Amino acid sequence: MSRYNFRETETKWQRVWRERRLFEVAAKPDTPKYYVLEMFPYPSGKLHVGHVRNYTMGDLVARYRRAQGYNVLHPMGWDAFGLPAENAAIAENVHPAIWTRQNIATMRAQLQRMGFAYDWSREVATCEPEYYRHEQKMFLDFLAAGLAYRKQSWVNWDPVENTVLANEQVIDGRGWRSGAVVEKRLLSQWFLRITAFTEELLEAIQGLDRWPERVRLMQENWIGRSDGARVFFDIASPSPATLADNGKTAAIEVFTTRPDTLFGASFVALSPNHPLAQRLAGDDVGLAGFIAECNRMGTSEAVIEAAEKRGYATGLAAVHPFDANRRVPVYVANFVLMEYGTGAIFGCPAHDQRDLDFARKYALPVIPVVLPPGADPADFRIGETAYVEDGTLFNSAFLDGLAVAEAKRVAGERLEAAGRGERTVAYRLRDWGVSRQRYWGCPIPVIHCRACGIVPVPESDLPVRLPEDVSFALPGNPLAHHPSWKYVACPHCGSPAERETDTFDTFFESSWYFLRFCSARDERAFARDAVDYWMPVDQYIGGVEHAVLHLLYSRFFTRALKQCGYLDLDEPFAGLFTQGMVCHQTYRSEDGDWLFPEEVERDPDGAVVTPGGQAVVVGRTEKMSKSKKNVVGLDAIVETYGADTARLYLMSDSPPERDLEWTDTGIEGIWRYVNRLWRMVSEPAVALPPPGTAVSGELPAEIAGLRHAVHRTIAAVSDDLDKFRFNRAVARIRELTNMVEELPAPALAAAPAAPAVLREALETLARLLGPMMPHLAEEMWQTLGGKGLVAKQPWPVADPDLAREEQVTIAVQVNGKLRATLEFPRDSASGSVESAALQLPQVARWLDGRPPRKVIVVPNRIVSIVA
RNA sequence: GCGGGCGUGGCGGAAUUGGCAGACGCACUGGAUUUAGGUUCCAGCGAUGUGAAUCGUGGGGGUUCAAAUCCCCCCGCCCGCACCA
Repeated sequence: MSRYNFRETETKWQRVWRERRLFEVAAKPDTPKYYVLEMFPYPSGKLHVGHVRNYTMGDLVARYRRAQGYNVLHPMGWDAFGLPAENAAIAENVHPAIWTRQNIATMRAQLQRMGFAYDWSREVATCEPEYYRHEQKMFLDFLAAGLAYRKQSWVNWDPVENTVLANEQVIDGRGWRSGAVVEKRLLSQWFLRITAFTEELLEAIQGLDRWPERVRLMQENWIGRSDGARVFFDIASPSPATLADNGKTAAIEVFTTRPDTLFGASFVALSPNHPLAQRLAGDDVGLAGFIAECNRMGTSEAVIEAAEKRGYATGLAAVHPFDANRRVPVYVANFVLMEYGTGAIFGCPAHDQRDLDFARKYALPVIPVVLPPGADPADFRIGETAYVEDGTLFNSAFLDGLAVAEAKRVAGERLEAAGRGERTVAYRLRDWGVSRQRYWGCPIPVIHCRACGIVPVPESDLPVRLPEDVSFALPGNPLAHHPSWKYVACPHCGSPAERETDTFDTFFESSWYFLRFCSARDERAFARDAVDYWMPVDQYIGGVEHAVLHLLYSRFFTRALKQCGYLDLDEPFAGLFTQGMVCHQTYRSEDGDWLFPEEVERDPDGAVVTPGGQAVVVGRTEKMSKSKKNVVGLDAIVETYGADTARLYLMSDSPPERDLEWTDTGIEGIWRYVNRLWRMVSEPAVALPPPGTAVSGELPAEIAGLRHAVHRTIAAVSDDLDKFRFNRAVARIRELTNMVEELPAPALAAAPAAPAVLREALETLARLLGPMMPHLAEEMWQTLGGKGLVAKQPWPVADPDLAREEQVTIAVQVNGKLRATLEFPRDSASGSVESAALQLPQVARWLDGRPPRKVIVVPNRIVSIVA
């Protein structure tokens, strides 16, 4: 019995595809296009099977759409800037560029061994000047358009590493690598004005109907629209410190979503970083100390959770906007964020839990203004819980008797009429800070001149190349102490000046790479006609961890580029699919050290042990990660079972959006299946007629049944692939495989037309398997004597007459319980089905001789009898 | 706290969207082939019951001729956001 030789076969077909440049594509304006893209990888080292699942999905879609006649763009590249390269440089004394390029070479070879249908002529690596030069130009255009700007902002500063940390890199208030307590620092940083598109980005989510609902919600929450009002509180007793820049006494401007509760106001609170608070601190040492303390407080969840609501009474009083005789005290409070709303709030303790806690602590009045339904206004009291539900306004002058929603509207109108405020909208979304004090990133193309200020690098001087002769001996950014690169003449005045040593956030590169792929070798960032033809991406595939940042930045970037005249497109990704992860059992030694799956084995009793016989603690199944060592290397799997077996396994069993557990028995099951398929084709049960032989003449029932099954499978698999139900598609193909195998030899031998049906079934299997196991499919196709490559065959189309089942099984229920089934020709008259059902002995038994009270016949499905 | 998702055999999952629950696969059990292991082949595989049958999709209730699917209440797990005014 022959075994399928995947080693020879897979290299052979990969060579054929490459030599024929099968997957290199060009824009063909008359052919419908389909752009399939998997989120490009960070070249971190070697691929493991977990990485490969989404590339397999993308490849399946690409090959399937190709077979359907689309002109398919399916590119691959490298998101090559980033921190791990610098860490490796420090730890292993390798230059980040060398480390990165070596990893790219390794991973490219691994992808090629998987037989993915990429157009490698379009490969890009974002760390190369040929790529990043274009984003430097984009940045200059954004700057000119006012979409990029510089401002002071508070950052997390690691005093040991001398660098800024992203929020995700701060763990429990400490730097993730150094362990040093993180400080807040005010630094000048570059920002992209994503908030110029806030409402547009929010509204356009409605149109992203081929995105997962979950991701759309996450983006909506991230943008975080709140409808409310701005309200002005005049300062009752102005002092020099309360004068605004224009010399007038400024009102305190607060944002609220509950203007209806204004009559319940008992204090106003400012953020510690509010300009007024800062000015007041100039005359008040106590306040200055309080503010400094607030800024020292960490930003981690745990710290915030535990932090007490604290305030500092400024001594100022604010005038109630609806009642000039009413005054409320002004506090500076540690829980008021400068970044949200106006950096100031009014507190209504009766109807907001946090305000209530604050009021109790500082003995401020609690005035209920919303009465719960059915409550008595005379004795409604607020205890330790604020009342936040709907109700009827009271204690509120002109708002009395109104419901909350109505009162919000009326209060807003009154504020506007009185010039005391206006209805407005606040968003959670903030501008995107893109400066990183890092070496391995794209240099920000500006120069700081003492005389001229910030000077953009002239376009003719682009790219600003990242120098490779740097030293990592000192902490911090090597660019900042590079001897020559940093010092340049000002492009304006020629006097000595310094380059910006910050580099871009690496999300900058991934915000437009999908455009570069459209014309990856163009002198410009991209050719306009190529983008017009290929964009938007029809199917984007990647992890849900990018649901907000990368996907939102890309949506913003596309709009910013449109505003700068680069293209005419709003949404880059028409379809999005977020795949589940590949998980694997974790193992630890008795000492608690993680063990690789290769380091454990099963002893004769089935217990898990090390090769040395020591006991192993079997942990839970978790996402594959290097740190837990529960990774299954791709090379070992491909070496043992071949690329096709790995690919099919990754598509079987679990639905693609859910996590998949990698098991050794699972992959072995697929390997057995691969061999069964190969045997069916290389040693067919009967001699096959030549390709193209028509099926004619009478067929025995089993053979006719197979023929129907072939067409039903084509229809079902096509539908499943359209809907990303890959696990179901695999199950259908395996069902058909089982049918072919179970064909009785006598039936095959009896009918002259039977071998032609068998051929049709085997050819169909090869074609349906093409997108999943492309090498085996080619080998099957060639062995069957098919012409050309299966990768060039059109997708099979089901014959609707043959796909239709001509005989149906109808269930017969009595009082809701299944009692029998009936075989009937499809679409038989309901009357005849009903009478047949009623005559069944299994039915008569339950009727007890009485006529049924009711009979429901659902054509081709069921007869339901009520006794 | 707010928002979302999920819960089906020993396991991964399927169920034409209200119409035969458990497709397909993994594991397991028995048998055949084999010197043996592996492979391959045949049979079995939700629970109780000798059987007829009964029960069964996290738990409880409801709608319906018919519910894994729809409605209400509860339990558990997972994910996102969170001092957001």
